[in-house]
Amino acid sequence: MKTATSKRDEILEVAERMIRVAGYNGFSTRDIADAVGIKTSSVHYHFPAKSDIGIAVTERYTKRFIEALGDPEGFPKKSPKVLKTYISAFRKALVKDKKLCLCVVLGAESGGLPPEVSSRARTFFEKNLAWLQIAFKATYDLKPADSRKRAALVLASLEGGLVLAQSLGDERVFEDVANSLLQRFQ
Amino acid sequence: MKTATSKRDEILEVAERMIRVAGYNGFSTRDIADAVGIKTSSVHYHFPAKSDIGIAVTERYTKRFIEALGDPEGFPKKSPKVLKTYISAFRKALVKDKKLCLCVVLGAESGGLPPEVSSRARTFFEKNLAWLQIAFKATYDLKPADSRKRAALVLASLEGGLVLAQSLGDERVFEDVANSLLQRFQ
DNA sequence: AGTTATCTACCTAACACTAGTTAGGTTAGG
DNA sequence: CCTAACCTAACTAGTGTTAGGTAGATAACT
Repeated sequence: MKTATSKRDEILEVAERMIRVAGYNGFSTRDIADAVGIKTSSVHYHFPAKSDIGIAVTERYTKRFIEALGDPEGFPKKSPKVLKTYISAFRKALVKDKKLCLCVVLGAESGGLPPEVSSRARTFFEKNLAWLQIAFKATYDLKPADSRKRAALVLASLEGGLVLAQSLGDERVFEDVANSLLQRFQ
Repeated sequence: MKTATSKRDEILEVAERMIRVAGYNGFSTRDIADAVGIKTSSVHYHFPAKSDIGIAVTERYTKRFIEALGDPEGFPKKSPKVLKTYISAFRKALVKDKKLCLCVVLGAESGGLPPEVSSRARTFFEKNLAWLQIAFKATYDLKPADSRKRAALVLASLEGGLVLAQSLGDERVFEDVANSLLQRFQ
């Protein structure tokens, strides 16, 4: 299960986990060093500053997330398959990883982040909105303005649904949100 | 505009603002002391520990928020007035305060909070879901399960909408979310 | 081939600074 | 004179970051 590649990758793995649990200001380079089994100075060998870790983690997360979604235009027309696929990506975060989306966490504390990090979180949202917009336009033949609005609702409610479900300690809240979405846009 | 009451209240005011910008781990007692114009030891005179500030801020915020919503059963039947009122409470946070909801911020970093603080954030969500459920049941005559699902979608999407809009630096994203909600549940 | 240099990935040790917190002192108002 | 609300001053434990060192691999030169 644990494919220990390079120490550099381990740092990113551990950092992502920690940010998704406690936020960017909720962990230290010492925490990472301990978890990875090296010294803080070695962490700084791979990443000169803490913000460089934040940048790398967020870019990696975004790339993975978008790639896992696949082609937004490759879904069956007039079918809820798009939405189900997209919802599953968020469900994975909550149910499998037992964590939030990295970028809601960063987005929520964005005023306390190095600008280079908060801008990377913004990019995550931009790319997700773009993906959804294209996907909705392609499978439901919506006007651009409508697919934009629908994209905003879907992304916002899933991100919010994660926070809610995790804070309440009840995954069913997320499923309620997901079902509401599916009911409205079948 | 600035109604300076007690120093204790000023601390809470400033702390709320700071948490809503940078998160609980994004400010220090020193930051608060400087902003209020006293020394850190005086902050600790009013609040023994930082977590006590977090508790007081969250409880105060929750009380204010719920009270401002008013009676969930006092809305005109079959009218979008309930939803509009609820949306406005969140719009105020974003547009007037230029900040997020205190409790999305806390919810997002809940793994990095003192448990006494994260539990208070959870209470905020519980009370909001309860308010919405009662309101929807009363004004739309929904089954309990349906008003529960609708409440989850509304709260989740508005909290998420705030995070999105603020991260993207575009209030229209929030309005897109709000309009999508109003369109679906008129 | 054997020596020498360079590079990688770690280390020890320290830095200056900030964190939250506490003990004990001062001062002003009732 | 008591109490509330502040203060000075300090403490310990962490924060991110840096300088400089070392063992081992790789490459280069003679």
